[in-house]
Amino acid sequence: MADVNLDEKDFEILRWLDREGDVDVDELSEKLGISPSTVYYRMEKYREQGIIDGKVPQLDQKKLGLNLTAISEIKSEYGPGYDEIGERLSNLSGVQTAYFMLGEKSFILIAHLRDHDHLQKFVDDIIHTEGVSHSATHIVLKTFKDEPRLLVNYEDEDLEALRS
Amino acid sequence: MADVNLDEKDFEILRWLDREGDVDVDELSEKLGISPSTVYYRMEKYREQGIIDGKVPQLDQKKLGLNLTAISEIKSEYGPGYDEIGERLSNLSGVQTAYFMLGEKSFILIAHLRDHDHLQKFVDDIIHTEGVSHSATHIVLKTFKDEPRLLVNYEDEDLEALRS
DNA sequence: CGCGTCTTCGACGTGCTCGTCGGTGCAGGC
DNA sequence: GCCTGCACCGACGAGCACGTCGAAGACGCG
Repeated sequence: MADVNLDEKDFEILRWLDREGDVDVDELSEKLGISPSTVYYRMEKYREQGIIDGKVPQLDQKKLGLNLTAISEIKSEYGPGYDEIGERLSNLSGVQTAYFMLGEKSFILIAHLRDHDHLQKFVDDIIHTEGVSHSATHIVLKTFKDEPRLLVNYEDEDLEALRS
Repeated sequence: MADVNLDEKDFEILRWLDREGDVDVDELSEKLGISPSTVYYRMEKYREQGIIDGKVPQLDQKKLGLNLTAISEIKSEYGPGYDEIGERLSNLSGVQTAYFMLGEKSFILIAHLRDHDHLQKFVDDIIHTEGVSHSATHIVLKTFKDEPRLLVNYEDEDLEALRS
């Protein structure tokens, strides 16, 4: 459940996979100087342990017409039932990410939308969600970075610290 | 550059790919009742047009030891040079997403971190970034949703509206 | 030392996927 | 009416990536 023991070799493999999702076992084996069957053996474990859960094709938001990114900060009525509200918000059409923030009793949503009409519908959806008492939605003017790959974002130093 | 003309069939293919990244051409062909070569033909176009840009293996943050998610709101000094500051912030170790917000002259960063030590280093990095005048970093208490796949987040109605 | 488990290795075959190709039909332009 | 381009189809073959297996090395533990 928590974390798993991963040595240097594991991280080498995972970094390659992360960076270039399309590498196959033989290629990896060659790059790292490890036998293909060993690479296979390790990758099998990652899957079993749930460290890797399938592959996701990267779709281009803008080319699909989702030109607008919105961030909403949402406050809910005081009391229990956060989980339910969180679930409801998560299920709103267009929501990609839903966080519950420490200390502020508020949710953060990230959504990708088509245009202003879509945005209006989205805000309506939020307002009409049961338990929501206040919301503020902000528009992203420029996306400097939106990196679906995980490990490429870290300096070597930080990655080394992840080994156990 | 902008969006592309995608018909219903295109969206069927893309939704399948998005939902189950591991389907192959033959499988898709069978599910949709289209010839394999046609599926291939269309998918080739998606790649050419950049609608699909490779596949990314899904790594589990928590199992890798990245248990902490932080959201930072950052204000910069008044004046030009936003692009540079945005770039600098994007390159900080651990940052996965960096947005520049409309109207508020501020940046939003999303980062995945190991622990409080790592968080401290992260905040330090932000503070020491040239051009940053103010920052507030919030901790995510619970992640309700963090869906790397794009299209699964939308109701049918909204997807239909994307067709042109 | 001796046992068991984990890890690595190289070899192997085979099933399957990819990508190509030739041909067809449709639509639009001139 | 013809030509061109686009979308689609079905068949085909070559390559190869996957996954298995048996054996051997490394390691920990009693």
